[in-house]
Amino acid sequence: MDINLTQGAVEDLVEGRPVNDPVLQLVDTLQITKGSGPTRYRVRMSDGRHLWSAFLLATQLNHLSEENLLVPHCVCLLKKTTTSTLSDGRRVVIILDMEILQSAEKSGGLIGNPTTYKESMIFIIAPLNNSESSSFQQQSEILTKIQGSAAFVWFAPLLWCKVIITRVFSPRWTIRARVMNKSSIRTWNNSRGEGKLFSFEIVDESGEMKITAFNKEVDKFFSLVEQGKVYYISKATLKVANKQYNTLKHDYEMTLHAHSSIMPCADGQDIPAVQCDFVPIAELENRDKDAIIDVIGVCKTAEDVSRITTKSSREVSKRTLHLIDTTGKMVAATLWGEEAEKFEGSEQPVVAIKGARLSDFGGRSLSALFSSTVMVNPDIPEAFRLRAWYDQGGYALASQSLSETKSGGSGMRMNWKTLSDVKNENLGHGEKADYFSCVATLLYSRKDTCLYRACPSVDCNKKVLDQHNGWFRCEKCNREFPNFKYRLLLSANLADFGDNQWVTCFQETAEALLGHSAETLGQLRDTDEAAFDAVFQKANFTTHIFKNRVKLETYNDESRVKVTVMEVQPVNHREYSRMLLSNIHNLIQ
DNA sequence: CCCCCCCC
Repeated sequence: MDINLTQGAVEDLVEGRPVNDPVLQLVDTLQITKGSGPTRYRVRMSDGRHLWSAFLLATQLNHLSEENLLVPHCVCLLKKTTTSTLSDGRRVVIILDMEILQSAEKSGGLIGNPTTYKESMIFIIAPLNNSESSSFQQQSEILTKIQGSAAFVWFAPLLWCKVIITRVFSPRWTIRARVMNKSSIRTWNNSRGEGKLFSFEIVDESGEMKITAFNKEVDKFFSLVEQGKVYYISKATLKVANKQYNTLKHDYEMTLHAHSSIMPCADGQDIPAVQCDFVPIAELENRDKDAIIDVIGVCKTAEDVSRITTKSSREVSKRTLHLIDTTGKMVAATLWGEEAEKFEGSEQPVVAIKGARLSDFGGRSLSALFSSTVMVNPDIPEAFRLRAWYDQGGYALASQSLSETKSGGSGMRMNWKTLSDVKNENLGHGEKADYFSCVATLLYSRKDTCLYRACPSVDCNKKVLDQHNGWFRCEKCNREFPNFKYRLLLSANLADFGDNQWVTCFQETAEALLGHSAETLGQLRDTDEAAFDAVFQKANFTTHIFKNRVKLETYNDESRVKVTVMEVQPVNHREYSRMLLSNIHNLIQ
């Protein structure tokens, strides 16, 4: 008797479609012993076209196997079956009733040339959002065939993953998302062991998520994952995000493992680019310290890259940018490591930083974190608007920085010199003035000539002539005034350990040095000479940081170097150490 | 399984 296998029955059974009395050939049997439960038998069946290994014998049919009736290549009629999905997503066809139609001897070996059936895979392409409200039904209706395979694409929010995994069935979920940023490879070595890792953050239309790869997965995926590109990502392990280290808004994060898959996605144009919520620079003043914010601005200036040593003795490169936006405010933003080294700011690019941390250093400043994304001239409308604003006049704006620029907002850098250096190096003899800083002690200042009567007009400090009739004449304003204001022009002798130098202090620097306003000093001189003297006595032998301008001036055919104090600052440890180091450096050169 | 996010 010739028996025909029911071709196509394997596919129908696996997919759960009804099949009428399918006839299949048994390929082999496997006994599954699991725990204390009853013995189960798994059988492989063929319909002549396809093989399928996950047929499970219902326990009431165990006797067939135990009576050695399930001999490979016998032909069976499956009278009753049911298809179910295991918790891990695999399908099994449970045989509830069957009979053997033909013995193995009679069938004469394996019929046909069957291949293993590849079950249709349900991919849940899982958006990252948390909106459980959008209906499961509605989304699952969006079934798209992935090219070439019988796989379905099933869209569902990622948050469902945990629900699906635990309650419904384990989906073969796949995320389609864009890589926002990728860390470099980092190694660790601690009490729990050592290894390497990298992490990256992905975004889709619904949200963001962090993914970490360790060791072998680093080797496997590091070069594949590129910032800005879109990938299908599946079979990663979901775990609750550690909010302490994960600044993304998602409650979960993922870890890649041996079976995880990352496939580039060619048509990811619909996946949004990195989502940013830019905070205007002026608005940073009102934000809390340590806030994680997105910022965009024109990089008006970029400091040079420098190397610093952290508290934990690691060396790292840093570079501070000064970003300005249409609010007219500027903020310092520091980049680290490779990002700092590679940054090119000479063309004043638009720089966007996603996920920078706001610090209160120097007022307000920003620092890029490992998790920050720094984008130079990003292809986004905000960047084009800023570019246009800056090029059409923004560049000329006298911007006000939220960040104190300690070493030279006015272009004054700490150029440490000793007073003898100033002379030996002929500072100020060039075409342009030189600037230097020194730590020096005030030895003496000329109190008798330090005050003068100046024109009371707001922006005129010209010395007035006493008309001796109660009026004072300003030649510059060509006017007479019934009053005047006191101004300071103090000649002072500064000394350090090697030399001394006469310098000139105008109004503000003299006030800082003497500790009183010009007005007060004028009143004191006119009313209380002893108190006036005391001010100078008290100022003598005080030590400060002086920032100075030095220039050769010619007066009546006589040239001499004139040193003008631009700024007087209290000595602090840090600056003092720097001065010493700098001077030592100069000495050994 | 990491968990460092820096410096002034």
